Amino acid sequence: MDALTHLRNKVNSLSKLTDQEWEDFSSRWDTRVIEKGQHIIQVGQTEKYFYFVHDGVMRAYVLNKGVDVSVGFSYNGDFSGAYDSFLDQKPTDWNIQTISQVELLRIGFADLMEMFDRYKSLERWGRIFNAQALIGMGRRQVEVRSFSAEERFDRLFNQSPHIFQLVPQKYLASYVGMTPETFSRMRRQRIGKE
Amino acid sequence: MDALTHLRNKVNSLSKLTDQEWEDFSSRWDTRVIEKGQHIIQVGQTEKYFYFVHDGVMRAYVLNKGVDVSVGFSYNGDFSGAYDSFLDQKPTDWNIQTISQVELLRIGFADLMEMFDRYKSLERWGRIFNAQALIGMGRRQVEVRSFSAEERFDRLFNQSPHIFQLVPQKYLASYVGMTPETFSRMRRQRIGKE
DNA sequence: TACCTTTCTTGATATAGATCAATTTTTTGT
DNA sequence: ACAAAAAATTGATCTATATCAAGAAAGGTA
Repeated sequence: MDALTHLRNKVNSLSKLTDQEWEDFSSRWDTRVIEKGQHIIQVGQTEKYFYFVHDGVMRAYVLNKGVDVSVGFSYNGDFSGAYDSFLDQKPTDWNIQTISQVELLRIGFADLMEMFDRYKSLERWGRIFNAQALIGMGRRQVEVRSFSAEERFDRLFNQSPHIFQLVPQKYLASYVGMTPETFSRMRRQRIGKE
Repeated sequence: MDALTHLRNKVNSLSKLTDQEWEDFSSRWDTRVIEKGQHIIQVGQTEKYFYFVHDGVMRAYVLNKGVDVSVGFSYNGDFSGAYDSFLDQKPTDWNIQTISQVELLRIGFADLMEMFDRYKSLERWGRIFNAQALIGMGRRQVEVRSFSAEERFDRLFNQSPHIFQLVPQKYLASYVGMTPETFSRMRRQRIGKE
């Protein structure tokens, strides 16, 4: 499946676009291939694009007093970008980095706003997309707050085993809120030496 | 200021409604006064309403293995409700409880959906409201993850001193992620005996 | 293939914050 | 205003996880 079809499926799952709307909307997106380890945005920059991850993995993180905290990952079929910066077009507090080679689609701020102005179906897509992201973020907040490190490890391990293949352990450790050492020890207890 | 004017100001700050739109929209909201300590929704129920807090304070929390985790508070001018349940009309994982007597406006699910269908301006309001909530939630996630208990206490203390008057300490403790005992000790260090 | 860099592992030790327990203070209901 | 209940305080411990340190494994590069 090509990237635009992939995108169309994702958008359509939340709000139906007519062929005409889709034609206009889809023409605004560009393809970008980014090598592993590159940043698509860093703290202080203003997010000019909204991204769709067609293939590969990216990581969002913040730096706090030099400590790197992984906040989330995006894979196939996820949208990404520094939302805190995009909506108000002011500098971001986030970094987003590729963890593998990544194939992205991206749309510029002005284009997307024009699409929202022009098509109610897209305004709706935006509303529902944001609502779902919000709900997911709420779940994650509960996750981080109400489980022990061990429980968080197990939940990651049971719910997203594939992620162990895709993302370096130190980032997963930070994501679930523990040190790489603790993560490694817990991993060993479950999997042993393999 | 009456509750509906309060609501109109809040909605207008994100998306302008015409007088006609407002007339239709505002007619769908009901006023409710709820006594302190009541729940407006509890785990397992399906959220039928979207709320606007005109006056008073509410607390959202989850119960995890019997442990009560405060996830957020809503005050004057905030919207509230179990979002995880409302959008998809399925049972919620959250509880929302009044912490003081509260004056609310509420709109039913079908009415709100009809408003989204009918008015693009409201669809836009929904999109931007959700986006802002999402950004706020992201900030909060970083907060909980990258600061020590002491730093979290200080940030709450410096950024929202008013909350100490409004919300019982044990809920604040849970909100910033520590026990009431730890919270009390930190409070003493800053304020002393008063 | 060998070299260099980064990531992961493992052990020893330290510590922030939790837990347990016993008042004291504040709030609530009558 | 008083009794009962709930919340907050304080002290004494305990423990899950962090930190520190050093070696092993994995990955990239020439």
